[in-house]
Amino acid sequence: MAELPDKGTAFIDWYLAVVEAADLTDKRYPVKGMNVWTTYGFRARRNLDAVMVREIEATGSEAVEFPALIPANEFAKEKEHIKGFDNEVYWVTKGGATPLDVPLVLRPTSETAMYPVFAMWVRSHRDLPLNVYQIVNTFRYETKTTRPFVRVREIHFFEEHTCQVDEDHATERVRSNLGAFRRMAEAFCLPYLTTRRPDWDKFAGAHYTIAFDIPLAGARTLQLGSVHHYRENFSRPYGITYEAPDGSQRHVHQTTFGLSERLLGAIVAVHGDAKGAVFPSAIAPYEVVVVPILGTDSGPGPIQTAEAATDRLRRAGRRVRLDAGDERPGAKYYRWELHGVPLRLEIGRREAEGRSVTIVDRLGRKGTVPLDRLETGVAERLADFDRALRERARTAFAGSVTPARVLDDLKDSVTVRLVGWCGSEECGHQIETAIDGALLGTLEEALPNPLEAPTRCIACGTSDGVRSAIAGRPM
RNA sequence: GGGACUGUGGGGUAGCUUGGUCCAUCCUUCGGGGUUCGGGACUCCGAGACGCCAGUUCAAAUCUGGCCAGUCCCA
Repeated sequence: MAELPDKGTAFIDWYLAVVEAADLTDKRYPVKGMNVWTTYGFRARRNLDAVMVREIEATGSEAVEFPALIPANEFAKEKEHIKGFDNEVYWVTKGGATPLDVPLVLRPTSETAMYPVFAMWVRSHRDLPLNVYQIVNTFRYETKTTRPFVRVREIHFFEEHTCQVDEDHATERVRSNLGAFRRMAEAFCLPYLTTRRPDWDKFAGAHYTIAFDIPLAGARTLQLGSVHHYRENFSRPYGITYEAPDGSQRHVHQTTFGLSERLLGAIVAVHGDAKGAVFPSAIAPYEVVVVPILGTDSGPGPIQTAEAATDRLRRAGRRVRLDAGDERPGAKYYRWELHGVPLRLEIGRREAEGRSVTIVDRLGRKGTVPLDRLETGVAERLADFDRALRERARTAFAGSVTPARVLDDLKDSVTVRLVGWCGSEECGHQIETAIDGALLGTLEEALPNPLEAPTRCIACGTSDGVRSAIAGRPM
């Protein structure tokens, strides 16, 4: 089997090799930016969705699903929004051979599909808050190079849309979303940055945008998702109003929360190593792979013990794969490491006779669990694996964000930088020019590894109103 | 949006400059047999490709044009 490219020096090549060799996607589908979800990749995606659903529903959101096609006139109602997406939407202009009177947009996101309907759903303050989400595919005509999971044209998209009685309640919803994402990221074992985007980089139509990013090697950053506060920017053009207790008609304040399969790309990018993918247990297509070690003289013990162990773990709700194929154990070890399975159970004659299994995690830590407490032993090992993975990611994160004091410092950044910023657009652009990237925004939540807060703007030197900001080079 | 380059079995490749020696090379993969099996086994047999459509030519993987797909650079 071929060696993987080096993650440190050829990151993109490494990433592409891993997602392909680990059978997460088939990118041979002949349309740019549209890849096939393989059985293994689909398992990971389903687990990812399950975490998102669990956490968002815990905050009082309910699932809905809106159609994929949006009439052009509805799409065009909010001026900034249409401007932001005009160049990257797919149009449906014919039904069969008949040109459509009103062309249809294939949703790039669903504000303009949902909000005309929200206007009908929301009548009274008693209908609020309206918190709904959907997980659907959206389409954006990306012109840049597409990459599996990270930049695609057909996006597996999670989007929550809410209507609140006023600005403060919408702000609260934004906070709630930040909390939900924090709990999701805990399951993904991913440390991340939370920043408020500069005005020139906020979502099309938003009052403000808070985004989650992860730092990668070479000052690169990858956006994982975002939360937007829309104020009344959409409720006015779409006429989403309610009758308040005092009898007045008011516009709702809206928020959205968006995530995508890019999270899967981030998980591969952050946790993966020289041996391939590494999945946190919540996402892993299989949490455990059982490898019986068979020999001519081993008798039926190993295979029977392995089958029994697999069966017991399944009954305990674990995702388990028994690999009883006719290969040498070493070949199986390499394959399942490449596929990122957290735990491997080895069961040979020694284990079958000793009533215990050898258990090795994806970080290479080896141990033994007695068969009579297999279920709890595996559960403990998985929790311990997640802890270690989280710790490893946090250490890498700490080395990927460093402070910079002067503009010149930014030029040859090999990490994402923490800088002081006075908030002016002019200084912001100077920072972006200096790092040859972007000012992601001001820190909205503390870094996982707190750094000393800057006291002066890195561009103009003022100490008035200086905030901690993050600069990097978005992928 | 502008420019450059690339396309050969499932994956990676040789061949293309100078058309013929190519019913296309090698590695890997896949199917079957046998010996194996505690970190990528060996062996035997078999399967599988010139992106698509035109054109030039006695002859096209090789030259020309269009299309499709991909990569990179610049805005």
